[in-house]
Amino acid sequence: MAASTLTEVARLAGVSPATASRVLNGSARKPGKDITERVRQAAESLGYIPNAQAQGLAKSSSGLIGLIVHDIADPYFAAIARGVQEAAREQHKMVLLATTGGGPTEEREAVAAFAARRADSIVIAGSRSCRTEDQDGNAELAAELDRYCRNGGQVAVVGHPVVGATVQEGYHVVRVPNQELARRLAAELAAGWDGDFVIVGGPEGLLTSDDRVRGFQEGLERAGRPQAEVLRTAFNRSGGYDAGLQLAGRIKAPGSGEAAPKLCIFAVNDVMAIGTAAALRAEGLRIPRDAAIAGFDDIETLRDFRPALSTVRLPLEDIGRLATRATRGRPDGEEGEEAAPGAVTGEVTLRRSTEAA
Amino acid sequence: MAASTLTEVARLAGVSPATASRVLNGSARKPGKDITERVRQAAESLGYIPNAQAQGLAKSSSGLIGLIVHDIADPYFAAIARGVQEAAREQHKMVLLATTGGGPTEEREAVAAFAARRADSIVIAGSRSCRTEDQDGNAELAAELDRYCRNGGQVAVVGHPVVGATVQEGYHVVRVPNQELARRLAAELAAGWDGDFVIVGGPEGLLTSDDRVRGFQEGLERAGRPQAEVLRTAFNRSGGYDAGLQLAGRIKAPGSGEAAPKLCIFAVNDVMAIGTAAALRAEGLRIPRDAAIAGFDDIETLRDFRPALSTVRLPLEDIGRLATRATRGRPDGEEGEEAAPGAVTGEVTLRRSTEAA
DNA sequence: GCTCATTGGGAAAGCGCGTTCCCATTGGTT
DNA sequence: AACCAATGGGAACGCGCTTTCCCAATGAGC
Repeated sequence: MAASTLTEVARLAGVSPATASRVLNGSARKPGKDITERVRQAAESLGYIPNAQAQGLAKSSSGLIGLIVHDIADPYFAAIARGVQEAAREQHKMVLLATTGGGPTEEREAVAAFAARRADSIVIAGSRSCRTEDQDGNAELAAELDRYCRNGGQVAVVGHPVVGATVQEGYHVVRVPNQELARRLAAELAAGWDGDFVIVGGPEGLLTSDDRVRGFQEGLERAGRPQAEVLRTAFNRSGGYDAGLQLAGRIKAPGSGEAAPKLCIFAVNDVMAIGTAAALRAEGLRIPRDAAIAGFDDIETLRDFRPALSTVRLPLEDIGRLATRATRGRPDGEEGEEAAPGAVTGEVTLRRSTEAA
Repeated sequence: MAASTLTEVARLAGVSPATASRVLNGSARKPGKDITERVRQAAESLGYIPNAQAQGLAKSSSGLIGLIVHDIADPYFAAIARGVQEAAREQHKMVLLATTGGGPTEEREAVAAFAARRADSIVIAGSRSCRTEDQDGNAELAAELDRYCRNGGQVAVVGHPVVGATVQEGYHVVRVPNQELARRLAAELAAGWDGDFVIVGGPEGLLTSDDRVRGFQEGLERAGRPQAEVLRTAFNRSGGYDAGLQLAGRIKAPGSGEAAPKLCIFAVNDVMAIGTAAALRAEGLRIPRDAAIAGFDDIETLRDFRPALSTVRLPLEDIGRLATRATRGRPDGEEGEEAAPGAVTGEVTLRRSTEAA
């Protein structure tokens, strides 16, 4: 990777490197018209491409935004990534991608790697965990982030603050009203469904999942309904599938003497909901005839799924964008107080999958 | 972004920067045991993180892999990205992401940006285009890539070579047998379907789309079937939807005197197929009763779609991995001739959506 | 006991660029 | 005509690190 350098350009144009730099890479001082032209031509003819590493070194700022996701192939993260990417383009920066599988240890490594590259800011998407087994990892992640921020880095986290983080200088959180939205979803579902509710949740300690579970239960309570049973499983399609199999068994072979239960299943995200639905179908059950089902996120690719999935629409792309912008400081020139990052809102979207028979 | 530097660590440990460097960042020379330990401790206590920019500058290699996709939120690209990401991790490199929307101009810019960052290699996913309107853009893209390669960069392209590229030093192509697979798909479909075939293709000139169309026609021909009509539309869901509407009209209101045609629709990718299916359904038609439909790619998220979509399974993640590895030179130690990158193969997968009534 | 290879550490020269400081021209004042 | 401010260009340093080169100290070999 040895391209032509600024010095070479300068020599060819018969000027000093300083002048060439002023011409080619925006500086306060503008050299004379003729010189400018000469340098431009020299650069052109040599195919000069400025070395961003050297530039970064010299002005200590890299033009890089680090993005941390669990899995880029998961449509949830892919959607957020699109938003981040877009915002990055606005800022004339590039996105550095790290996928971690969700473990705080890998996340810590990713943050360190970003810090090493002197990324200007870091966006962390993906549910925080407060499971005890992640405790140490979280602490180290928090420490790493603190250090990064103290060194002037900007961090934005989607959803929840990193457990244990203490710095707030340059530390932003894009809050997602998971709990409230789940509550509203429960309320609307309760209005049109008189059977029981079951929740298919992620592992306990996954904050996003927990919020949605809690909100849903609150919604049921306010609607005067009994609390729903909570099945804990993996936070992905296959987790949903497993839960679906279990539920299908229960629906097809109810306890002796009971009638088949009329179940409305709330899976805490769309991908799990699809998995659950697939399992029910594989067991010969139909939706919503034999069981209703709802998800959360309103993943774009899944909107053509039939029966159309009731869910909560989350503006994932906006979320990515907001998070990225939050790291920018105030929006363009304005000075305002930490420029409220435009609260994220969602929308309960009832569709066919929860229509009463 | 000012963290502690190697010099500071060295001073604290009471050694020279050279020694500190040797200790902390792998070097051929290993300093003595006690010194090593002293430096380690100093680094630890200062929370030293090496400046990758400076390292890159000094050894002119950045540890960066550039990935170019049309749209990271498209599950096709997201799957490839996952593979790239994995392979990057193997190589202890980070992935720099650029989304271009598919235009050669944006792709050229992305390549230039990667070159500026001195990315060690670049992976380009996404269909090449040979439309006349893209001609100039392609030429410039090719020129940019040539330059990048001449400077020692490694490039891997998924699918087709960039139109007009001339260098082959460090220029790799992961070929995808789109044509052959489409041919096989047509053959298998023809065996079980006696109605007409229609192809919903992308804009003419999109190489991937063209290959699949051509292959499918070949397959029909070899099966003794007449060529299929080709509908040109956008290479995404909404393009598929539009085509679906059009076809629905034709199925519901056949020309006077004709019977409703028995159509088998081949959409050149899964996302388009889903769009087409959605349109048919919106028009009150059922699949496969009123029309059969098949796609291409076998996108993971779409596998739970009902009726299950007939398609061609493409190992997208592997493709990303292979492309990334191809840029690495020979696999680990081995010297072999350009180490054949393990040909990509796919698999025709017939499912419910094309079952004869 | 002396020489010679070897080891282990430091000094210094870059890597490519931005930027500060300094110097040589100008053009305009009184 | 002499002087000063303004303008435009260059020399040189620093960003943080790697790496070559050099030197001192050690051990082996005769």
